[in-house]
Amino acid sequence: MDAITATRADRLTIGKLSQLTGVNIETIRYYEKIKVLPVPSRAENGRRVYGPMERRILAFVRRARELGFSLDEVRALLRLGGPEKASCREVREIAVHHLDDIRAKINDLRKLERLLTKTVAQCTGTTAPECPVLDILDAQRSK
Amino acid sequence: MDAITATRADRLTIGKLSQLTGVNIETIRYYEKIKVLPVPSRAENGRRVYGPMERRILAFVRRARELGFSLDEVRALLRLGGPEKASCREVREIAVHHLDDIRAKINDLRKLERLLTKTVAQCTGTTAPECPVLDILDAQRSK
DNA sequence: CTTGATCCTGTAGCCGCTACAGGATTTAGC
DNA sequence: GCTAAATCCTGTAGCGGCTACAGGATCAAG
Repeated sequence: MDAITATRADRLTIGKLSQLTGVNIETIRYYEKIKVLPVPSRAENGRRVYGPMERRILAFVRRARELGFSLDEVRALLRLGGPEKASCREVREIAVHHLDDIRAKINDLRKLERLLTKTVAQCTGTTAPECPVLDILDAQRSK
Repeated sequence: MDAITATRADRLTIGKLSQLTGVNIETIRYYEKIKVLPVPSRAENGRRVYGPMERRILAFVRRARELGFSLDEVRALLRLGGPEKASCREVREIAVHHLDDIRAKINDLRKLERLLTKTVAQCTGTTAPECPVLDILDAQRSK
C-alpha cells in the first residue's frame, strides 16, 4: 500500500465515511445541516474531508439512533460527552428518561398484541357469521 | 327538545363529529383529502354535514389507528368491510401481518430495554471512571 | 480521452398529522 | 337588533428523520 496516495483513516471522503459507518451519504450531509455533526474541513476541490474523530462521532450517533434516541437527545449526549466531561449524571438522566419511554411503548404494544391475537384467533374457523376483526374495530370501546 | 332545530344524530357538523369521535377537526378534513373518509354532503352554507354512517366509519378509523394500523391498511380494511363483504380472509391477512410487525417491534424494544437497563445500572455509583452510557454508545459493536 | 463513479448544492417528497393565516358565517348574550 | 365570540371554510407550511431526486462539477480508471 502506498503510504501517500492510499486512503488513510485520517482523510476520509464522505463516501468512505458512509461505508465505514453504515450511514447514508445524504444522511451525513443532513446531520451536518442540522448540527448533529460538526462542519468538516474541505479539500481544495471543495469536497468534505473527514478524520477519525468525525468517524467516531458519527458511529456514536448511529448507535444512539439504533437505540432509539431522538436527534435532540443525541445532540445533548454529544454535548455532555464533549469538552466539559464529568456530567455523567446528566447523561444518565437522558438515558433513564429514554428507558421510561421504551418501557411505556412496550406496554402499549403488548396490549395491542393481546387484543389482536385474541381477535384473529376467533377468525380461524370459517364459521364466524361476521368478521371479528372488523367487529372489534367497529364496536369495542372498552379498554 | 325541538325535533326540528335540535342537533340530531343524522345532521352533524364537523365540530360535533370531532367531539363524538375524539378525532381532531383538522384530522377529519385531512382524512377526507387523502380519501380515508368519503366526501360528505354540504349544507346550503357550504359546511360539511355528517350522518351516523360517517360517524361509524370515523370511529372505526380511529380505533384502527389506535391499534397501530397505517392509513393504507385502514383504507384496505374499509374497502373490505364495504359493499363486497365476505372477504374476512383478507381482513385476517392484514391483521396477522400487522400483528407480526407489532411482535417484531416489541422484540426490538425489549432488547434495547435490557441493554440500556444494564448500562444505566453501572452508572449508579459515582465510582465509575468514565460514563458507561457514553462508553456503550461509543464502543459496543456486538449485538 | 472518454466514461463512469463520486462529489456538490438545493429542493421536494414521505407519513400522519398539527398549526397557522385570513376570511365567511353562525350563534349567544345583552 | 347588534355585537362579540364561536365555528366553519380553504390553503399552506411545519414537525421528525430521513430519502430521492435534479443538474451540475470534478475525479479516477481503462
